[in-house]
Amino acid sequence: MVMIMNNVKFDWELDASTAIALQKRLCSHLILELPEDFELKTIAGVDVSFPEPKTGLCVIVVLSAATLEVFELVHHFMKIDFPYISGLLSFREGPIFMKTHAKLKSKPDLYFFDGQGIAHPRGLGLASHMGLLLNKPSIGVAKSHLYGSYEPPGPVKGQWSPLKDYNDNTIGAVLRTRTNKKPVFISPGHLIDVKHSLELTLKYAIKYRIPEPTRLAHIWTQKLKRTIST
DNA sequence: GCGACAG
DNA sequence: ATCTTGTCGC
Repeated sequence: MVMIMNNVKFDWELDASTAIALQKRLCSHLILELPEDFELKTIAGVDVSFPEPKTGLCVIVVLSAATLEVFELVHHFMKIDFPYISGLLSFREGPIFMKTHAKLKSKPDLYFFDGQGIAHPRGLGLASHMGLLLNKPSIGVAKSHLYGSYEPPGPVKGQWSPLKDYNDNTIGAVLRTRTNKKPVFISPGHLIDVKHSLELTLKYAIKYRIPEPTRLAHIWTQKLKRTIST
């Protein structure tokens, strides 16, 4: 395990086919259930923006799970060469996330990512990949569909329908976080199951479509970006 | 060959 | 993700 983890961290310079091979190997290490000693005290929200085509800006916000008070907020700018390729998002946003994460003093109990978890062509979306590297529970909340079949959920907040792979296995859910608004596609990243991913996403999608942790990270990502360009 | 395709 | 103001609808 440790060997694999280390290799990954120093193997970001990959071409597409090598990256795909890596995803296929890593997905077998995912654990889809909460740790026995899981306690939710703080939650992290992650988001990445691009002030310039090859310059990324990552923000990680840590909130109190009980009060949503912001405990910590860190950001990091970095040159990014890996292009956006559907299915390989973690190779584009993963490096900057890990660099940003190194600036974090606290240790969040759960991470919310902007993208898929296991609802991915090779079962290893951004949330799953990062969860594995951190060895922490993570949830993927994507704004649009990438992989899996589903029926549209009801129009009321809280209604959802299962996201299934081609073998009819449930890999996530399409959840309505706001009545009459487009649903979000959630799936477990690592160290969590579909049911809890669903409950926690709904619990933290207080007033908006996107859950608070990720939403706040996104707001700051846009705000800090202006600080530079203007 | 055709359509789909996280951010 | 990003380029971009006002505007129609819940």
